[in-house]
Amino acid sequence: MLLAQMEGFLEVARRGNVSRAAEAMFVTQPTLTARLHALERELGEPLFARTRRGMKLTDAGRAFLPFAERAMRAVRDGRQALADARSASAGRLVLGAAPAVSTYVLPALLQRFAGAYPRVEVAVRTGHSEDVLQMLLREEVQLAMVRALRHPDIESIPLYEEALVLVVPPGHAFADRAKVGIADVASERLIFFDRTSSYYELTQAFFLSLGVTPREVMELDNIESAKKMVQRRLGIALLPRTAVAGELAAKTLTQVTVTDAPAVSQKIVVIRRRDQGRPSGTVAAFLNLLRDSDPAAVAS
Amino acid sequence: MLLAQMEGFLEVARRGNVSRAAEAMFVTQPTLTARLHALERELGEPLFARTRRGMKLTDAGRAFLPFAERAMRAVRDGRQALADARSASAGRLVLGAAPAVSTYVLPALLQRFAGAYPRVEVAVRTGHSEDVLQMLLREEVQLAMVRALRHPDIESIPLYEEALVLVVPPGHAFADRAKVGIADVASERLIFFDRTSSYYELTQAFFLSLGVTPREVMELDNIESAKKMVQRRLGIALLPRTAVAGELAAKTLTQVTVTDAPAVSQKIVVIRRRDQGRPSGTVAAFLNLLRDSDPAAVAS
DNA sequence: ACTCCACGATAGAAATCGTCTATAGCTAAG
DNA sequence: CTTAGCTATAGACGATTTCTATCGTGGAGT
Repeated sequence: MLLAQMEGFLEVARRGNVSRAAEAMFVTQPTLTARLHALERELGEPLFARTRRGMKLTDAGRAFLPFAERAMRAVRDGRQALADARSASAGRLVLGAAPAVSTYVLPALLQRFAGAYPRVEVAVRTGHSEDVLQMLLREEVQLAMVRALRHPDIESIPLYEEALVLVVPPGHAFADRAKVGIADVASERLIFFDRTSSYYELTQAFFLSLGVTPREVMELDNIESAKKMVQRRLGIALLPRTAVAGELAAKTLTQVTVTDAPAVSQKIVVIRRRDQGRPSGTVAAFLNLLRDSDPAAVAS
Repeated sequence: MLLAQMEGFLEVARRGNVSRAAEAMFVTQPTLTARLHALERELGEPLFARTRRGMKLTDAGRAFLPFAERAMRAVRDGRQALADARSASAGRLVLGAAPAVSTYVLPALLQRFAGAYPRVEVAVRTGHSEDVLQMLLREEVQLAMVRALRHPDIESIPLYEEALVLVVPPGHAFADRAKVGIADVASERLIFFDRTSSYYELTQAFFLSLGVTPREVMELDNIESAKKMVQRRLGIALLPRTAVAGELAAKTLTQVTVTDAPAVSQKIVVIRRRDQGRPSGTVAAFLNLLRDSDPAAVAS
């Protein structure tokens, strides 16, 4: 059964005239007549009574009419939904993000995204990178922004490199020193955040690789608390640059460069299931926005 | 766009596997693949991501899915509605009827009809034959049972001949007489009903044709009242046989035959618009019921 | 009463489209 | 390194659709 048959049925029902309806549908009258006949044959029931002055619905036709209308409307709405999805002018976007991304990078990105695509619903699920990966594999999220990791079923697009920077409170002895060595750092009290996070291991590994054992350690489970601790002069910390951008600008924290240690950083990527085909709709829109932005720069 | 394409889309979406879906739909796999491609081309968007282990919906496919389902459901329901209409197992039937038919003949018919087609809604609109004809022409009713009349746009099927019979109260002088002549009748007080009805003119014409002027006349606007009047011995009346069948059987009224006057009767027909095609569904069902019944006999 | 007009139905030819069988191409698993 | 399981593709055949041209039929207008 062709949709064109239903469309013809509706058009003829509306106008009560095959020739006129055919013209409106840009086909010839015999074509439309054939469509109606085919539809009637398939349904096994005359839909129209042929009169001298045109076509009148039979009872059967009247009974069928609302369903034909509903079907056509469904198809039309479906096309519209696809068009909306294509232009990302509507739809839904479910993102996963690692905590630091979720807190310090996503807000600005989402603000821009929401401005560009106001009718898209956005949901964010935050978790450690590995957990977010699992969400992605279970298709609970469509896209995720996490630290670089590999898995056969996902593909990654590099987003930015997130440096871990050493921050001290303003007025701290390090703040004025031209050079701070790793040995100096080791004598300070260090504040870490989130033992379960990859940041923790990364940071520990950094010190161990330099043969340094952090003197005294305080652990928090989130970055915000860690920043507060530093500001209250309870220690110094190695924190993601995006997480302290605001404080550095406001000079409520001061960045110190360690001269005799390599820079520590982590690659942040956006990941996606490999089996989803080319990105489309809201996903494509968000990826475009990422491509056009410098995510590290938008952190606030 | 073919409905088969939508159906294929849904089936493949459900099973995630073209070959399996094709088998379930009794077509070959390349056929189904072609349908999907055609649908995707028409919608301008891939609906599926092709993976090693089958087909997975893309976001676009997911967006389109509910609409495809809705469309298919509409078509399926439409077919069902037609099947119901064909078997008259559901639907609506709007009848017009002249008052005497509506009151004395229809109830028994509708009882039988409702028994046979319990899911059909029935509506009756009562009026004088001419008014009911207008309703039919305006398509406010699908079928009407009225006295025979002609109009170019309608066709009639004879139903029964309704005799007007002379009724007197039990114990009336006429009741025992073997022969009652028209002259005897003229000396009685006569009761008529409904001056605006055709019965009235018919009855008047009957007497006038015999050169008799009814002696004294009482007019009611409905048959029930006229019967009551006769029973209260206020006069005698010429009433439709179907309207007095019950009273005659219960012997609360007595029929008298006038020997020297022709029988007066009216043809009752069922009428239908000529431009509605062959009767179908509930209309056909009711016509069949009429054909299989003797409407005059069912009057109670 | 006659013609003309407007309507849907039909015929036949040409093109398009859908379906089939057979096979290719690819990946994952054994 | 083969095999199994998946979808995509090729090519042929046949059904279906569409077109142009024409018919048949009632109703409206003269």
